[in-house]
Amino acid sequence: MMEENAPETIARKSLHHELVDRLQLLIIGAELAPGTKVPEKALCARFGVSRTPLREALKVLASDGLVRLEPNRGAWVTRVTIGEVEEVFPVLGALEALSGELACKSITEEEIQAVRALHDQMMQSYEQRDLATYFAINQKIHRAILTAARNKTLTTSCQALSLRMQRARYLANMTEGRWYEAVQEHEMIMQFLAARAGKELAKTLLDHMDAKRASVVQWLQSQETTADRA
Amino acid sequence: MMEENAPETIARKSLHHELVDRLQLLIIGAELAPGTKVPEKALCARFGVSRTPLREALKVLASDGLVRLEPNRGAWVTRVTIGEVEEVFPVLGALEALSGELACKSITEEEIQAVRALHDQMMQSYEQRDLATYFAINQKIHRAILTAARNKTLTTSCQALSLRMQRARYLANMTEGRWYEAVQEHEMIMQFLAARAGKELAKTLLDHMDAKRASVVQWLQSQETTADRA
DNA sequence: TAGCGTAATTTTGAATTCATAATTAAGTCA
DNA sequence: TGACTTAATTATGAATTCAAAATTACGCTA
Repeated sequence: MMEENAPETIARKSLHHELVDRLQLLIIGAELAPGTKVPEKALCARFGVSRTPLREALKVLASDGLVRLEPNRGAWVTRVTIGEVEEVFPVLGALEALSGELACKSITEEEIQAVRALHDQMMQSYEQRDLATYFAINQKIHRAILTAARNKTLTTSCQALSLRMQRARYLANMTEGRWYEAVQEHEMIMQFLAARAGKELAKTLLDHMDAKRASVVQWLQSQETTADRA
Repeated sequence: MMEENAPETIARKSLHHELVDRLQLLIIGAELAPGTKVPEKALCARFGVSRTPLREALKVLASDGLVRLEPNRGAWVTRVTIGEVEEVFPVLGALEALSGELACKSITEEEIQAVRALHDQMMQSYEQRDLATYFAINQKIHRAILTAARNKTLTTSCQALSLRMQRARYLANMTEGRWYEAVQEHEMIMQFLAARAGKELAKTLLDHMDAKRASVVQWLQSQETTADRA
């Protein structure tokens, strides 16, 4: 018999679909930590659902690379490895470059203004060294460009790969120097987008992603070294 | 009670994983035709499994866009629409371009020779106007380049999108003129790969994919017109 | 007979049950 | 005590059951 008043009982649409969304949030929020086992029973109790829809959701998350299914041993939250970062960022770079190119062809003046507003807000966050806000707005800008590209497939592919990278909370970590560079790159992104300079925007987004890759890899390497010493 | 001697009872690894593979084959082979309902019961009987693993597999296929889940109405095999082709091919083009660029950096001499062997075989199929063989080898060449790119994420992304396109059996349809062009493009692909000319190979693969997009769209449009008349 | 409304049937989504594999706990012996 | 074996417990994978939704079949009325 199901738990009647489970804390976060959910209602709308199909359970497995809702659960995919919820579990994604738990994973990128690190509430389900990388390398740990997915607590099937606890999650069923928490959401007030049976194992069937939860396990359906886990299969989907596994195909997206957020969890790994070990036969007869359950589901485990995957870790972000250096190898994975080296793989995913180039792909993400190619896709973001394409999104920039397509966006330049289809974006409206209103959308450009909206991106500019976000851009200005983000610059303010930079001045105040408010990393959390900076990153939140940063994501909104990239999503706005994707939206302007008018290609759902591209959006879906990008977001799936982004999610995989977001498992690493420390993605947000940047040195002061790298942060400054990122801001310069974003100035260029804004200008090329406003000028609808597709090729230049594509190139800038690609370089931007590659710089981020390098920065994240460096961070992970420093983490590894720290872990070794412990 | 389960059917004991179902015709294609399957064994190894987890059922849902195996079922994902099997159903993919049925869909791209059009045994499960676009636009039709996925016959849950019949497939359970056919594979000698219960609904649980089959439904898990359907959720995964839905997230890959091969089927669409309609709440309380079951799973339907998705159709390849012109809109989808216009979306997917540019993304696939960007990814294949990347694969070419990466492949040029990492491919070994042995691998180049292997691709050349495939290339020569493919040219023979062209001479004989053996479309089926031509396409089979064509796919092998693209897969070999992906393998040489040494990026699993890229491979996975490409193959997922390729699968979506392969639902259209008629993808293989080409006019004589288009076929000739495709062959010329493949000559360039072979040469640039052998010369490890990454940028040039990337550009050629991108153009190759765009030409294929145009060809497929044209085909689908002619189909639509035919359907209208009927 | 065509259209409508209702009952029977089937299908779906999700909970439950069940066999088996994996893990943990307990007991044995050197 | 500590390694090894075996029994008890728990978790997993998959089949089955069950309630609700959708579809089909049937009969009624105009």
